[in-house]
Amino acid sequence: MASDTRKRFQDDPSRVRITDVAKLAGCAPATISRAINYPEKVSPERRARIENAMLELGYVRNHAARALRSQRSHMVGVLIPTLDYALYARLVGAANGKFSEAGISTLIATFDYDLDAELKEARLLLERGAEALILVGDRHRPKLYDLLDQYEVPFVNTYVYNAASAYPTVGFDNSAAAAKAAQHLVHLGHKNICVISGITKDNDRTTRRLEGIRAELLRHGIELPESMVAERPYSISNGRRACALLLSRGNPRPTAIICGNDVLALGALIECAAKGMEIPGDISVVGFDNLEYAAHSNPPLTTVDVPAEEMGADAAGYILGKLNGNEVATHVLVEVQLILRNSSAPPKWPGALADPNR
Amino acid sequence: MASDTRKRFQDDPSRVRITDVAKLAGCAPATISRAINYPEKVSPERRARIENAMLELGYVRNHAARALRSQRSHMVGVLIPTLDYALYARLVGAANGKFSEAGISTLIATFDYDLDAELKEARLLLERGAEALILVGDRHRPKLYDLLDQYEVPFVNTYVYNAASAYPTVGFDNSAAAAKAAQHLVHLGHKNICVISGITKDNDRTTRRLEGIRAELLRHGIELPESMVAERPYSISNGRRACALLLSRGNPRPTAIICGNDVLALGALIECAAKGMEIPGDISVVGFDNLEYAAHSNPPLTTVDVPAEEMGADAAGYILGKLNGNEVATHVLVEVQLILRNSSAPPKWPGALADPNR
DNA sequence: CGTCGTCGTAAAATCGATTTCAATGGAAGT
DNA sequence: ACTTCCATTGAAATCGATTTTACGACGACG
Repeated sequence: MASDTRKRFQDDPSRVRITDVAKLAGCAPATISRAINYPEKVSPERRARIENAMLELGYVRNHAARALRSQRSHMVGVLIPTLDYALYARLVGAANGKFSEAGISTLIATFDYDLDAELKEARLLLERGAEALILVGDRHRPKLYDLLDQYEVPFVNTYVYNAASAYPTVGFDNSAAAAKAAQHLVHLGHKNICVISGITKDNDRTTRRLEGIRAELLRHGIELPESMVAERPYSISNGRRACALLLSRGNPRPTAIICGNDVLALGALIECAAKGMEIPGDISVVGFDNLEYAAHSNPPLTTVDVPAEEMGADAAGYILGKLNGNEVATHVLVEVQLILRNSSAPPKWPGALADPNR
Repeated sequence: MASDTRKRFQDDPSRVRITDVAKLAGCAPATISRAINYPEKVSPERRARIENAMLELGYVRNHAARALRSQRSHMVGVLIPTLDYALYARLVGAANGKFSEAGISTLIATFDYDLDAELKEARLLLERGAEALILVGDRHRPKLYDLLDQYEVPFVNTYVYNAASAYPTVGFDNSAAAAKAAQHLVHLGHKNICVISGITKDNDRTTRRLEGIRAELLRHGIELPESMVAERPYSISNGRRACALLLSRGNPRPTAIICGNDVLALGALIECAAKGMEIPGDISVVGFDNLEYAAHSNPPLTTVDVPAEEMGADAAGYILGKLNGNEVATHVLVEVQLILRNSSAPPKWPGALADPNR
């Protein structure tokens, strides 16, 4: 029943240990360790000899032993909904870049927008030795917060900014950002507005954006009925279908669509064009995220720019600061900007403003 | 000079160790370990007691200790050029998904298309305890191969398929795939074809694709001059600019453009449209990768579908097999498909076929 | 000239879970 | 009734680098 006959990295008899290096360099293991970790504490000649020995043997430190003894894993965990969405991937990329510079490796985990899965993955990450965690959003299972508190693991919620929160945040005010988009349309004169939102279940970002839109419209005396909101997973096709649905539902037909992100917005753009509608003449469309192609769509998309890299880098900066025991700001605000392009304009028929009785 | 006063995860006096659980459950640490790792070897009643104790104390295993003693880190490294490109991100996502199911965590590292950086990151990954590596492409520094050989670390090159290679591959034949696109255009009647390629330096995939195109054209008696090839980093703007350049350079003007990927192709599409050219009437454009928006561009883009998730999952499958000591196929071929859409058609003026003398 | 401090190094303790080995008790078989 | 075997558990050894403690040599200073 030969099962695991393969030689493993560490099983390998040729695996070089610190004692082997010590023997070759003619000194004690402790000295090797010092030479690596505190080079200035070892005399230059000896250091040179040690370096040669390490090179010659191809020594690779055993991380497990190091982590066990020093109680530092030099790894942090990044826990995101999915890697399939460009902004999350870029956030991870940026954070990883900063960590890498600091000699820290990135453990990644995804939970596909399922908060229970998030909790499980977080536990695993911690077990694996993650010294800190980067999370997305601020809605997590209470048990996750408990766990983090219990072990005093530094962590930061990204994609949100909430100075009032007891937990650190790096991001922006989703409600206000979405409100900005809504306000833009209202200022242009739109009254009949519909929304294609991302799925709001278990997702504080989409939830707040929708709330922000609703509140802003209400502030201008416009009510957003449930029937004028469609929640869809992010995809161009979903954007198209939702757009078609909302257009058919609206009476009179909406003059503007606010989309939860650019993917949905692109779908809406395509659907409207396919229906022979003019954008922005017949209908205005605004997106969210400012993905690369938003600038190149037809027409170019008015959208809210979300600096994902900046959030990733700032989040990493926060974590690094915490790990080094530095004072760091608990809440970091990144700037989101409404990018005005040609997919939004005043409604062509102001007559549409006066909606009958409904 | 208070420097590092913060309590760390493991420093925490409240940190629960296996002995604490053992005490509470009234048994030896060894039994706890068994209850976790070989539940069937512990009597049900005791197991229940132990589980309660663990829950009550909030026990989290110390991975470093476990890894040190068992010589298994339960982590694998994924080393990709960048997370900014959707296909790589999706590949990682898919691989991570499979690993996660198998109780394995994913360490991620990027090298931004710099092979020296790749070597360094690989070393780091190994040092951190990665039991195996997923790589992209088969062009790596010889030292990287040496390292992998020396320690017999399982690894797999993705995005390439080469049954003749001594090293495992999961992917497809880049040369043949790109040739397919070229052939498609030739069959449509195009003779005057130009190429917007990704950067080929240090990149076997782009290099082979370009070679494949060149060879295929030559096979049909068409030579591809250097001046009709532009190498650019992937971005829509670069696609636009390169397209403008090649169009101005070609004499007569090219009737088709092959792009290294869909991002460049989208740029080309936009540039051509901006110039008032009809697609595919005046010019055909084909892309590579089949990103989501390729199906929704105007016109929809003819492109080569690359199943990134499948490669990620297959690569993970290979690694898992290796780690478990199973027999696994050394080379896995994934299917790439030329997706015919509306950005390619026969050239409008067959007259353009006969090119003067040049 | 002796003592103290410093520097560089070595020896040994340590981190915490796993694994090996041994011991116990009870069931099954002779 | 006695041996054998199996299942369950505990005690102790172990993984390999880091960290603590100790020590010898050397220079400075009183």
